Amino acid sequence: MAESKITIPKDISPAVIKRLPRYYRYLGELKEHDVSRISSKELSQRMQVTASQIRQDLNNFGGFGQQGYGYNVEYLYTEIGKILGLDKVNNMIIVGAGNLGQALANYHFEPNGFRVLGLFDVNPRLVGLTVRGVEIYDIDTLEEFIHTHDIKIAVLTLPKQTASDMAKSMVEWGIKAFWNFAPVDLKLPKDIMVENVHLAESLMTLSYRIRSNNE
Amino acid sequence: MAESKITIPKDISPAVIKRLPRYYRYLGELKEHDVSRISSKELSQRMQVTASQIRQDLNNFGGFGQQGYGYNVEYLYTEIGKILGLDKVNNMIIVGAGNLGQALANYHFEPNGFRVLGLFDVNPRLVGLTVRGVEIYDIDTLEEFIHTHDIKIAVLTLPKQTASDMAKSMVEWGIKAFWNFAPVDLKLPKDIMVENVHLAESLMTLSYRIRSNNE
DNA sequence: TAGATTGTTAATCGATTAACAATC
DNA sequence: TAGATTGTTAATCGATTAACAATC
Repeated sequence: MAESKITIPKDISPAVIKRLPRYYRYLGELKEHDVSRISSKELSQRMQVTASQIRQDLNNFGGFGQQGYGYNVEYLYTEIGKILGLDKVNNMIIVGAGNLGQALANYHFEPNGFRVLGLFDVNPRLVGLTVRGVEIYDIDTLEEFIHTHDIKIAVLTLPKQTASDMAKSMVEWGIKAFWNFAPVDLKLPKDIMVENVHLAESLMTLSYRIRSNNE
Repeated sequence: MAESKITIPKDISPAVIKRLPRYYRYLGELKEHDVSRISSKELSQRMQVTASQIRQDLNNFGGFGQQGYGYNVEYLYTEIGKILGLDKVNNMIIVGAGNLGQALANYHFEPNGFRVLGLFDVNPRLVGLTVRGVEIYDIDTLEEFIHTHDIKIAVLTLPKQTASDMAKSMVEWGIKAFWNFAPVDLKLPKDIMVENVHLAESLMTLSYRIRSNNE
């Protein structure tokens, strides 16, 4: 069984990265059901992917398995957690305290390695309220908050009209990564990371499939 | 310029389908800025994709352009809207009226061809409340509601413990498509459509990139 | 007509799957 | 040791990009 120090290779394909959280989820479930070992073949059947793909994916990061045995569930779960960076806590803020921003504030993100330190909004009626113990602040205090708390990650739940400009400012104030829910493609320096959640587009692909199924 | 009757080919790759809503969004913005024509080359620069990909993608559905001219923005926008099925309104329900369910009920989905007819929850404190004019009903009335309103599409915003079983029942009651926000892979008959929005997994891929960037 | 740009075929690239030697 | 299953190389498949003849 390999050493537990993780070094993340620089050239992993996006397709592989997107699959890691799903492996992590299945391994977590196996762990909860007290399954201690699993072969790529059995996992492949549960996850409806090929065993080959599982082995290829995991071997991007190291040999976590053992010939003739398979994978130790607990160990593999922990290692993938490290690869995903879930072992360290990242502080983040939510910018835009509308329905979606508040719903996200209610999410339980600590197991994913994230902690929400504050919500921000322009609406004076929202300022001062508390969501799951997290306060909603005036957006005018955002720059200072980012500096004093050294925030690097922001959830962007602003309307599309304001999202782009605010994101640009936030980059100047030190934000390095956005979880973006606004239906725009943020144009930011290449070293800034953006993960988009475009809900309307997701729903449209469902619409497409419903439509094409009924032809 | 081709006929406006759309027939949707059966074998479009998922990669193409996922890009269609983004084309639709960009064309909508061009339309708002009163741009009446655009070439694949100029659109490719705005969208940061290759012109070749745009032409390949669109030609899966028909020849929407004109040599030497490019594409008519208004026309292409309308046609992609039809391909995506946005020209017809689909009734849907939201099952699970927690924070996320309510946030989604507040969304303005009509332009995407969807109308929310009701929310459903087990929590008696929520039942009877109204979100954006849509009532929250007791989940015990779900089966009858699906039948009387002939609902085919459901947004699933239940906790992961109850989501799978409820989805199975809903299929028996006539639901054909799920927009699933629960962190589970629904195991349903192959003719049932599922579009997953796995928020935690999305955030984990951002975490991965933050982590691997700081090595 | 000449210039521009599509639609489409061919070439390349990347990702998935199959196969099997290595090894626990 | 024999059996099982990994790690990894090779083969296949699919998706993207390039190129260009067709044509508005």
